[in-house]
Amino acid sequence: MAHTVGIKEVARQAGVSVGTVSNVINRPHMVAEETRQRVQAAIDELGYVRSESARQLRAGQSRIIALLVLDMANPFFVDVATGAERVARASKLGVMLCNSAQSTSEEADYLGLFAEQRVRGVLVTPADLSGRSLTDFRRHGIPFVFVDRVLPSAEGCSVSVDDVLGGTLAVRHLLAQGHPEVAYVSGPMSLQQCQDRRQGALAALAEAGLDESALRHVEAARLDVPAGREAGAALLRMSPRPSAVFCANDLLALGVLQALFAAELRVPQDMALVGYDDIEFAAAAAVPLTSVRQPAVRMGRQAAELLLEETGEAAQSHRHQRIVLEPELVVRESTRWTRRA
Amino acid sequence: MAHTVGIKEVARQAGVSVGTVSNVINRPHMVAEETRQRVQAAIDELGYVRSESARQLRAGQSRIIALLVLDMANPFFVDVATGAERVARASKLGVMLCNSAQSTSEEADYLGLFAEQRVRGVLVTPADLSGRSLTDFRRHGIPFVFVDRVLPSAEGCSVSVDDVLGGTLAVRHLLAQGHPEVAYVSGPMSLQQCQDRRQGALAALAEAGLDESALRHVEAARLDVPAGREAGAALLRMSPRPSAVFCANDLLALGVLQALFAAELRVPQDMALVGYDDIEFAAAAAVPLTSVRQPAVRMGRQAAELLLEETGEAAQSHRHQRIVLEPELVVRESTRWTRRA
DNA sequence: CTGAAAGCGCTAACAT
DNA sequence: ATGTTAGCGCTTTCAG
Repeated sequence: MAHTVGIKEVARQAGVSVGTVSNVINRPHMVAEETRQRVQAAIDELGYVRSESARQLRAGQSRIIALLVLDMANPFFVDVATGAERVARASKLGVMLCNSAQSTSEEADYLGLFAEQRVRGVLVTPADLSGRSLTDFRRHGIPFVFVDRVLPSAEGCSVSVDDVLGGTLAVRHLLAQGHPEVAYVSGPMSLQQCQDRRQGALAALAEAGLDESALRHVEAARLDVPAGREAGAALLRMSPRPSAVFCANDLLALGVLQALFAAELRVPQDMALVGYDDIEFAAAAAVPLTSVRQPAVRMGRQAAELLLEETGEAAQSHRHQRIVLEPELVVRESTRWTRRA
Repeated sequence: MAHTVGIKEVARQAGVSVGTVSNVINRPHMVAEETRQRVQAAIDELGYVRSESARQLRAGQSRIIALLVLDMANPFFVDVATGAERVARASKLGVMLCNSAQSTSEEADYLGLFAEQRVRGVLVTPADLSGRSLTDFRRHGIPFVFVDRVLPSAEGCSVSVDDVLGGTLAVRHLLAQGHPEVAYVSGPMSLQQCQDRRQGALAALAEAGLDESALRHVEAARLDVPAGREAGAALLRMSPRPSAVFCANDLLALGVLQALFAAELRVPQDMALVGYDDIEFAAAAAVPLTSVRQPAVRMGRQAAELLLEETGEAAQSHRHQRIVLEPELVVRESTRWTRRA
């Protein structure tokens, strides 16, 4: 690699001082037009690019915000990332997108990396429910916003979706179709949202005068398609076989769908299916999936806005808040069938 | 934010010099055990975290590699990212994942950002075919590897998949099923791979003694599901309606599938469909999709390895290479039907 | 084995 | 309007 050209060389080439070059870059209006042009010419000729690291070192913080998600293979998080990135780039900030893959150690690693980078702030969907890694992280004084999780304490902002409501919408719909009971295919119950969605399901059951025993439970090891296939197999082994299933996310539902197809069962006639997230592929599934839609892009956007507010000029006037958005049920073929009693 | 604790404070607290603290961090073996412990204690107590920016400033380059993809919403690229990330993290490097969204200006912006960050190297699937933004970027002397594209010049490495072969596999299969002609749903023809896949399709036609006129052409504006829906509608307006369709990627195929379903056509009886990429959702589609599988994770891995080789210790022994991987046809329901002449 | 000091490239006072 | 200069926090000679 050729020698890196710095501000100093540009200054010499243009016959000015380094301070002037800096001014041309950061406060162009404060410098005489003629000088500005000369400096700009030198910059172009030498191919000068300012060093972010030097800049950061002086500033004490970087121009990057980090986004740490649970699963990049889940389109839901891609949407969240899209929303966040849009906001960040509008403020000339870069986004470092990372995937903890639901591993607490990966999460801790990344958090450590962010601290070393002195990132401006981090948007995170924590994998570590104990809050251990986050508690450690808080020491560094780097602001963070929880995404898709409610922050338990008052130490920061969070943007989430009402998962209890989502569960209720799903199961209420299923019961309205005439199903006498429902199975819940959960992800790991260590995930708050899996608990909440179950909670919501129970609430819907209660509305219908049913108790907890009307909710069969299958817990998948992960929130992805293969785990869904396994859950589907488990569903098929149940007796009596459930006629309606609510899945903790669409990936799981897609997996269940595959298992049902492999067993030559029809959806929704033999089994009605509701997913969660309403990812793009839900509508493209073997049987278009009824799903609980989450305002993912909006969540990413709001989270980033909250973070910028906390790290920006008006930081002092910032009040931590917990924003809770509402999900919405999107009915499609996978439940469109009225069961006869 | 509390005052940032630096190496200096740690040194004072431990009663040693800054140089010693640095040694404890970077070359622990070179320091007396007793001293090491004392310093470590100070580090823990003060919650010291080393500043990457200061470190980089000295080193002249960062510990981050950038990955710039065309479309984060495409699971194919998520797989590529997974492969690359795995390699990077094994070498204690961070990955900055960015999405050019097929926009040349976004791409140029990101490339500029990478240059400022002095990233260790970049893996890129270029959106700008003219090579303009990359030519500009090359000045900075930052190594890069093309992913899913062949690098035209000998200025760097590339890892790609043989798209011509992929197109041939797809269309050869369709012809073998008895279809007398084939439609090709392309993405933007400005994309090399869309051209190559078409090329491959033509080759398969030629094998069967057919010429270019046997390939109907629909060009979608983007490589995503909505564009596929539009392409599907275009297919339906054709007369005679094609009986076999090869799509430039799975997202497009999924969109076409939706359009066919909306029109109550059956796949493969009324129209056979082949996709490309074999994303996870291809198998979960309304009709499981025959698709050309790309070794995406492997591509990401190899690209990262090439980059590390070029930026690592053995940099001098590095020879630029163009690795071309082979795709593979995965046959599923969407073409599983023998047409009678 | 440990300490002292130079400087990486930049910005922001301050001085002219 | 422009020049000079002091660090930001760290690594790395070079002495001791």
